[in-house]
Amino acid sequence: MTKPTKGAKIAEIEAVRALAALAQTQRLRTFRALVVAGTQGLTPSAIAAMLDIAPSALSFHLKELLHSDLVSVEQQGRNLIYRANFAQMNTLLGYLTQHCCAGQSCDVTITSVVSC
Amino acid sequence: MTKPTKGAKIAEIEAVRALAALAQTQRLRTFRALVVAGTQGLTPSAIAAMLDIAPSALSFHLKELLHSDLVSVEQQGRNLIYRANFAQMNTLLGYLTQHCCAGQSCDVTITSVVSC
DNA sequence: CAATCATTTCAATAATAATTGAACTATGAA
DNA sequence: TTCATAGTTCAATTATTATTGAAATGATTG
Repeated sequence: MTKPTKGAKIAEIEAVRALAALAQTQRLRTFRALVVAGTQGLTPSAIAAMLDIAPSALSFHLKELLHSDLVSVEQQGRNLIYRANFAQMNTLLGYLTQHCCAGQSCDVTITSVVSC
Repeated sequence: MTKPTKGAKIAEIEAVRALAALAQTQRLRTFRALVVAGTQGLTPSAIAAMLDIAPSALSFHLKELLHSDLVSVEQQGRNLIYRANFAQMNTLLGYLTQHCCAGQSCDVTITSVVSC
C-alpha cells in the first residue's frame, strides 16, 4: 500500500478549466509530452519540433495549460522550461473520480487504474 | 483488493471528445446529475428543472454527451431516460491516468483516488 | 554594441461552440 | 380525434477558440 495523498480539492470552475485545457488535440499532446519529459521539462521549441506546431499557436496553447495550472514555467537562460504539474493533474483526477464516478463500478475501475 | 477491470482502451481523439464533453459547466453538471441518479437515470425535463436550462440547450448538451459516449438514452413511454455511462467514464479516467499521469507521484495519487 | 535565438504578443481571420425561440414529432390521455 | 406533454430540430445569432503571420521583447553571444 502506497501512502495516500491528501489530494487537494478543486472547484467546479477549475475542473472545467482543466478539462477544457486538455480537450484539444494539440494541447493534450503537449501535456502528454511534458508528462513524458518529467521533471526535466521541455522548451517550447522542443515541443514545437515534436508536434509540428507554429510557435505562436504553441504559445497560445501553453498559456491555456498554464491558466489551468496543469503546467508550470521556469526561465532558464534564454529558454523557458515548461513542466507538467502532476499535482494538479492528480487533483483533477480526484475531482472526476469523486464527482463523476460515484455509484457502481467505480472502485473496480479505480483499482484497475493503479496499474499506471 | 477489489478485482481489477480490464479497462477498455480509448483513442486520443475519443479522449479529446470526452474531455470536451465534460469541459463545459452545464454539461459537467448534467453528467454529475446523471452520475448521482445512477441506473435510474433522469429525463431531460428533470435535468432542465434541476439546472434551470432551456430545453433546446439541454438537448444540444445531451447530444454532445451522447456523441462522446458518456451517456446513453432509452425511450420509456413518452419520456427519454438518460443515464451516465460509467464504463466510458472509467475508460477516460484510465486513459488520463495512463497517458497523462506517468512519472512521479502517480501511484501515490491513484491510491488516494481509491477513496471515491 | 550588434546580431541572433527563443519566445511571446498582437491583430486579423477562420472555425467551433453555445444560446435562443419557433416550429416540428411522437406519445399518451381525455 | 383532439389536446397536452416531452423532447428534438432548425435557423439565426452571439460568443468563444484556434490559427496565422508579423512585429516586439529579452537574454546571450560575438
